[in-house]
Amino acid sequence: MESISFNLNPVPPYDFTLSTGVFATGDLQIRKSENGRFWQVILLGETLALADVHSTGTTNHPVLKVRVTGDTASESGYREQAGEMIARILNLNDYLAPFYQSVKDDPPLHHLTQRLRGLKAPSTPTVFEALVDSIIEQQISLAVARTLESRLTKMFGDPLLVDGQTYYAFPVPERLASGKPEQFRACGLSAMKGEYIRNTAQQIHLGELNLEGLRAIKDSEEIIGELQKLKGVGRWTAELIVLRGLHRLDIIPADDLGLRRVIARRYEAGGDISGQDVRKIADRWGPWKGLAAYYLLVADMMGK
DNA sequence: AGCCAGGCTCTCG
DNA sequence: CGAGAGCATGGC
Repeated sequence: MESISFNLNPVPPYDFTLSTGVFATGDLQIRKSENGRFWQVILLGETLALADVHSTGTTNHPVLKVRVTGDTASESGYREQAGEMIARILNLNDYLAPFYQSVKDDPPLHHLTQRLRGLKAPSTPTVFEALVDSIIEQQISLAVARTLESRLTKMFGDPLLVDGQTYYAFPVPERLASGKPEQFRACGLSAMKGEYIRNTAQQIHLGELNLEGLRAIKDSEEIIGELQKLKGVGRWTAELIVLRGLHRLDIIPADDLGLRRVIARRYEAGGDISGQDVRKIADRWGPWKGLAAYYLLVADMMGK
């Protein structure tokens, strides 16, 4: 096993600890943010590698030190490929300034952009991963969903051994395509969710479905329409896939229970609001709806 | 002990 | 068609 090290320079402002700490909270064999370090398994070409990242800079002058460990790490072009993958997962090249500027006259969000300055939303490496995660997260609490996702990854994902520690990559479609119903059930998924996932994985494996190809479609709404044709994918799920898998920040999952709660609290002085109400309020955030939603949800998660 | 949790499909009437 | 039942597990 070989290692290479290099630096990445995110577009400022970027708060590494805040940004990774928000989402990398689960199983330490899969993905973790801990003591200023973030790591996860990445797939580069055909081989797995462990990316280990920490910050040596500041929010205004961010510098990341990256160490990548994998079988072919010394090959030419590897470093660039790894750097691009990490930049894409953490969305290091996002410009936050235009978003901050555009919500200056919206008191709740303006306040949050100051408190959470440098927060960038993460992406999944593949659209497929966003799809699987989003299906799992339907209806059940996030705490339960995390557990089920981690079980699924350990059951179907390829292991990677680094420094005596085993890590797991997110399962490729081919492995999930051949999953048996009882294996999905053993992860705690409902029979139906297991079948949605297996069915989609199989379509991808057989070349009947090309989720990565959706990146070429400009209009986010059109992509949502395409995704909703899949069994098990409704409006909410399609919106989450587009946000997390394709990083389309102009989309807001308006029917999301958590989002309705936060927006009710911060914009309507509490009470119950509908997805319709959320869409009406979110209109003012224009192309930044998705990022606005992310800031609201993160603020809520962090308890203030 | 229930009841609910960032939905969706299937089944009835 | 629209409404309603059923699903899964973990936390409260």
